[in-house]
Amino acid sequence: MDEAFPRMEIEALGYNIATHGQKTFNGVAILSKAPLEDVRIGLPGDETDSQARYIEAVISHGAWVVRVASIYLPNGNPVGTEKYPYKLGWMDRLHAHAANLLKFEEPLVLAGDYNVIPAARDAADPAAWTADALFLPQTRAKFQALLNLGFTDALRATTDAGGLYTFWDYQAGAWQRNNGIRIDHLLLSPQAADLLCDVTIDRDMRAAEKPSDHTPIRITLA
DNA sequence: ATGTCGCATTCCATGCGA
Repeated sequence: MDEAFPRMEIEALGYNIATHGQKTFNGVAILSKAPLEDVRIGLPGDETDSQARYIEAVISHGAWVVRVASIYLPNGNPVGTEKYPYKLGWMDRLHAHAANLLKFEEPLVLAGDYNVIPAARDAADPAAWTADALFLPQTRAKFQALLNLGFTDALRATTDAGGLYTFWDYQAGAWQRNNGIRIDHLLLSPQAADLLCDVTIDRDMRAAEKPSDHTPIRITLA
């Protein structure tokens, strides 16, 4: 919840903060050492959607300006319930909003947990995911449609290699077996892609004590 | 082998979402 976010502690480290959280599940935030402007909360396109899954802000640092969105795309499982159409509808809304943001023709990063495995090489065991909401053809098609607007998948701008994952399930020793999937993505507008210097996946954090099941993926723009 | 984890409620046990 926004009220429970450790705002003062993190501000004391020099960050500006924008959060959009809610009780129990869902929540996104942007932390920036440069000032945040034009903070927008919630994904447009459905006034009845109350889930806290989208936040964006403009980050300005001298002559540099980048618009950053933090997304938590719905998981969509189990397929066959209302959860999957909610995911697909959310992806349609993200597509429409992203198309509008591209009109600014400025550096733009759409970052977060997409809950999408883009291709077979992005899973250690793709056969295990064929009927899953993260990998169904319709899911992948909507992710590809987003890219087709003109975005660059930052990691794929730097390598064609498989075996690069950002999530390992807690169950069945997935981490120890390196049974992972790549579902956390940074999508770059053309103006952001032109600034891309480096992409790093922080595997060390998944090996730490009491880790998240996700691990960070980081880009450098300059 | 739905095998783990965090959270909230029905509150020390269970259901849910991931």
